[in-house]
Amino acid sequence: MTESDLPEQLRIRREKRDSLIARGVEAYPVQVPRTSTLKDIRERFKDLATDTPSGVTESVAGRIIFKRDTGKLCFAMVREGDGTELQVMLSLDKVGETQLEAWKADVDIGDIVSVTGEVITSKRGELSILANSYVIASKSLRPLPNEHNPLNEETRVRMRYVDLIVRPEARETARVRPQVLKSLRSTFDKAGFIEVETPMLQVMHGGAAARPFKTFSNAYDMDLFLRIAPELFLKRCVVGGIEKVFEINRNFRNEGADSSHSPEFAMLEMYWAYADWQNMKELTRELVQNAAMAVFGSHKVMHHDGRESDLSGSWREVDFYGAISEKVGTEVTPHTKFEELKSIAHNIGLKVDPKWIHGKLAEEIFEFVYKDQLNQPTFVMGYPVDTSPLVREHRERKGIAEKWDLYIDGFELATGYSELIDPVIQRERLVEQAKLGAKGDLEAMQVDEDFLRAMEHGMPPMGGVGMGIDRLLMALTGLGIRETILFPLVKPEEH
RNA sequence: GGGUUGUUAGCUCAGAUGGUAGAGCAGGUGACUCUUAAUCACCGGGUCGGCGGUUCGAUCCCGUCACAACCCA
Repeated sequence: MTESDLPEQLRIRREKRDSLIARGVEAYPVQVPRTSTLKDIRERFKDLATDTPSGVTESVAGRIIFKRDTGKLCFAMVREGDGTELQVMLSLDKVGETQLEAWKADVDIGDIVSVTGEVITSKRGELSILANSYVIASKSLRPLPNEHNPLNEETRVRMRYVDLIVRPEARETARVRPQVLKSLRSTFDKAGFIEVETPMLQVMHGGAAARPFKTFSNAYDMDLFLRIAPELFLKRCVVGGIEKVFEINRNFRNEGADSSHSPEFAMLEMYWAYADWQNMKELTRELVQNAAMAVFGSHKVMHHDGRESDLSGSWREVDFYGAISEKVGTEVTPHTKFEELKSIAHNIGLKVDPKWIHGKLAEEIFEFVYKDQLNQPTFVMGYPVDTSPLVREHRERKGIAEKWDLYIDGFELATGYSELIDPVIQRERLVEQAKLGAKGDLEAMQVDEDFLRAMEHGMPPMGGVGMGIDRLLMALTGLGIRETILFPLVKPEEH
């Protein structure tokens, strides 16, 4: 695109840049004066009375988000990255006619500037820098969107850099995420857990029921998978004696994307030798509550829409088969005949996929009848064993796994287990998975011989948990998944 | 994968039995030494998502493609 083809506002800004450079004024200097942050000045001078000079001179830098040029006294609002704003004023008698006219002609909303002058308050009481001089720190060639109409959701996602400039919630969310991660790591550290990093590129895919992304290694001349879960490697760590281990990292699942699913997502997994599903339940609650406390100073978190979510205290527990039985009005167990289960599904209006096995059907019935009751934090206890190939069977209840799912706000936040540690049963389960895979189940796991070899060396009894980090952010903030991820995957725009 | 809806100025959005499109903010010129969605005057800015078709004429009707949102599987 040639310069003359550009939209008017883009062309004019390019011309301003050219003009600056032609006059020997740097539009993109290597450094500009900055002696104080805006935030620091706001704190230091918060008590300065209206229409008062402070006698203190500082240099500040920020992006212009508001500009008002009048005849001999110009105003602008500058904003720094955390959203702190401060007014700058340029008066004819301080900067002189040449600088004032240059300010009016060269500087636009969106430009980053450095302003040096005395900290004062205006006649209207606005804390300000009364400029002695200014320099452009970076000339912006594109106008900012107007501040008074929110960007549409797609533009926010595609141009997150603009979203971060103009929308307070975007800035907050970007800063809440690291606070949460820091809190999780701190809770783990206090409990004696060790953080590890395990392979993202895997020869076998396993550890979860999901379709993987496939890729290819030139050096090894072989297919590789982007991991769908770190589970099998973290369990190898426990075999090796890292008794309390966790990993926070990205998983990749080649599946549909919607408001609560992203093809790449951050996952926390933790394994704890000699613990069981009940211990993992308590640890999980502690992790979530500590994160809420770290971010909001309370176990009751306030969402942007004003809704309060109460994560305090101990959380409700619901028995999986008990909940189904109560809702459908007849006792349902892992031993309920498959045909009877199907007719229950039919009666409640659930369409049954012929590929579903007994446990899968029970899970679908559960979601169908109980999902709207899972807004308050709830552990759903005792899932079917036949859908959980890496989990051990309940110590007393046959057909049920020592597995819970944690629901908050109606979505699944985490899942925890007493892990299967018998290598012979594990091999049977993986062989069964591989058969499903051979029959065309794209989500089935493969038989990971090295993982089985690790188990055959003796894996201690242990509990494990997987928790979606993006979903934890959702639970804490009430936002959709695409808001909690800075740069969610989007298809490229056409040009 | 199927269905529905959407795509118009830099941004947010209107709009028209089919007859070359408007607003607010933003932008340009001028006025203003206390503005803070300032005010006043004047002015510019659009391949109405892409490509085909119907038509004297399409941004509007039809088809198709791209992207997006919602619903269903």
